[in-house]
Amino acid sequence: MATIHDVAALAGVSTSSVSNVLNGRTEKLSAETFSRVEEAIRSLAFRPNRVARQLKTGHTPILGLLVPSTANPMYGQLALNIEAAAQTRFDYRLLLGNTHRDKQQEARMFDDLLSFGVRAVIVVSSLDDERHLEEAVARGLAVVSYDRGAGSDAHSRVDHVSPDNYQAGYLAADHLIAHGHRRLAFLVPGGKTVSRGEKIAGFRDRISRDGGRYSGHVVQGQVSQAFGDSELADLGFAMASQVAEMRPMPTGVVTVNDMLAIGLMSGLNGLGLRVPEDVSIVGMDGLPIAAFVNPGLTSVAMPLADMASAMVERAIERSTQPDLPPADFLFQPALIARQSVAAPARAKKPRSQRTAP
Amino acid sequence: MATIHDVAALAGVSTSSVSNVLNGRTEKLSAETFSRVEEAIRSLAFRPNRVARQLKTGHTPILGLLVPSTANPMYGQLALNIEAAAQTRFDYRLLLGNTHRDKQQEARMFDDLLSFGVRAVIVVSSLDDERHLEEAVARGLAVVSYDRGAGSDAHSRVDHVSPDNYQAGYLAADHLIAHGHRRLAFLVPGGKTVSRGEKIAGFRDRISRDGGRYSGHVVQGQVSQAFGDSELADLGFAMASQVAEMRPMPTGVVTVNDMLAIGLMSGLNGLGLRVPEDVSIVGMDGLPIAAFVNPGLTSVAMPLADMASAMVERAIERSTQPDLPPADFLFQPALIARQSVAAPARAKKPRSQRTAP
DNA sequence: ATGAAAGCGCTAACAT
DNA sequence: ATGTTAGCGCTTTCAT
Repeated sequence: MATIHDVAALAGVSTSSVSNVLNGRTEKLSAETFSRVEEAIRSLAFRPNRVARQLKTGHTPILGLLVPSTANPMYGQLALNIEAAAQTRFDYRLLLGNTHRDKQQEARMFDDLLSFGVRAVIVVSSLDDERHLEEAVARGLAVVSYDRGAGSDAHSRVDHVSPDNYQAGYLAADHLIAHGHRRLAFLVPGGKTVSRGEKIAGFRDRISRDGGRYSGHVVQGQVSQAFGDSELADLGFAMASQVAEMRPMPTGVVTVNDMLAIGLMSGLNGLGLRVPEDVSIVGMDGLPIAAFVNPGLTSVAMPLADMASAMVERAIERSTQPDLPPADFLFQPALIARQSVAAPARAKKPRSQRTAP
Repeated sequence: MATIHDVAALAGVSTSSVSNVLNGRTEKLSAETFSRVEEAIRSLAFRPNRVARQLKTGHTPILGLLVPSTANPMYGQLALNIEAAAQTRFDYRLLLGNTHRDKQQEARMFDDLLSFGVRAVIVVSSLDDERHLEEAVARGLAVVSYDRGAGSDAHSRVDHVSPDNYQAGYLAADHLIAHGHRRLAFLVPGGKTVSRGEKIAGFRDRISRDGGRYSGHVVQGQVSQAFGDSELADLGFAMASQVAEMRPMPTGVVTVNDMLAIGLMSGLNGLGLRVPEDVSIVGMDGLPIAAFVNPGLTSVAMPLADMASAMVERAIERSTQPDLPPADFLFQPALIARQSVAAPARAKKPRSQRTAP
């Protein structure tokens, strides 16, 4: 590997002139010298060593990304969008970590990022508290947190980019109600995250808007086996029986994300319940694959590309200006109607005919 | 950030002693000094700067990973498995790049990896030739190529880890034939990759084994729109009409991967063709989500975790021993039977009744 | 057993 | 306009 010295020697100049060429400081060199150095660089196929540069400057064009699991297509998609934004807009690369929402893993990753000199990181944390993120900020990381909405801790030094989860919950419930459903349910995995809480709040508010005419229970995954972000469909499948055993059974179910919905649909199917005839389903995420399951899954889509772009921009921006006041960016979701929602069977009959089927 | 000097000063020793402690060279220090240094490290919360270390040693615990697109759950899954293996077995981190199978992008990533001092990379290339990989090797990268099978260039310096794609194609055709299908088809996107070729070869060999009793056409995606690895389901959806228009129409279709199959199933559905009654489908990958589509997708599963482990091990091993003879590792796939395959409708009737429906 | 010192490849004052 | 030089934080001979 050629070094800056080799280039300098070949071009007959000093290393600082080479450095100036590398950094495009045309005003410091005569055009003649500049091009002579360029020529030397080319003929040696010289590529500056970023490690040496970083040791000197303290900067490295690398962005950390922590997601629960890239096996969840939502985060695979997110990683793709973030990488694209980082790469094309800032020439940054991505250091990826799967955390399984585990605080230890997150902390280890922060340690490593810091030791690699990485200064900016995007985190899909969603753990209940963000103290470990604040700690990372204190140690010098620019942290952008995804999917935790606004209104977190008052004096946080973490930036937040999130879909409007409250609105997502609201839209989902509204869509089912508009189709005539009255008994709804909201499905979530066992653990708690901020985004789930907000989705549920939106869901509940829509339910109670019209004077208690609707019901909306929150169903938490209660299965012996532990499911993580990589096995959400399995969890949804297992939770189908929880739904089927509810009395009265809901006719419309909202799930906190699409993979859960896809598993649920499959599980209901296995129990002899048809979607949407017996129960309508609304997922959340807007995964491309939701369009291709059978029936097509209605879903509240989040504007991933925009959010990814915002996160990358903010993370990098803050890493160079640590004193920026922290901000919250909220993005509006949009419901995509497909075939998994229809009017409930019962609604076809006049209300007086409320006899057992 | 504390440096090794701070630690040395606090412990009242030289920086070289601190370095020796950091690297666990117990034999070079008295136990007393050793623990005094440890104490100083702890009280300063000192973390060695890996950049400085790397500049000196030339090594960094980072592994590059190039995949076509993490939006394809297969590669999201692969990334997860690779990251887990790298992290738990070697304490390596992952630098991720999405290449969209674009040579330019791959080349740029190689450049960057090299400039970051990364010495090991796993590539899901599948472009027709591997010259650019050899070039990366020549420049100092340990390259492990995924999904290109054995028997590539004779004197390659790239390691290969791959599922046995020939066997996968064979198994898929065999499964359909065992269910009574005689007119098969194999669906692939437009471009050419090594793995596709091998899958097709296995498929064809099984087709022709019993003396030309079966037919098996290869159907290439021919749609105006360009689809990448992120939109395979869309492509499958669009290709449904290509299948539906074949005369005679195949009763059993194999797709080169699961996402294509999932899109195809949806597209056939939209055309009024039922799976598996009118056409049976076999995918390849063994994605978890294949179990949850409706009907459940029969798929030839690849042993991802094992392959991921092998790739990580080999890449890191070779990065420290560049003179290892290059090797090919082949992993056996296994067919997972689900509901997307059934006997063809026609097989239920005696053969003489071959009238138009 | 411990320390002094050179140097990895680059950048950025500071000189000239 | 160009060159000299002092580090960035660590590892590693080589002395002692």
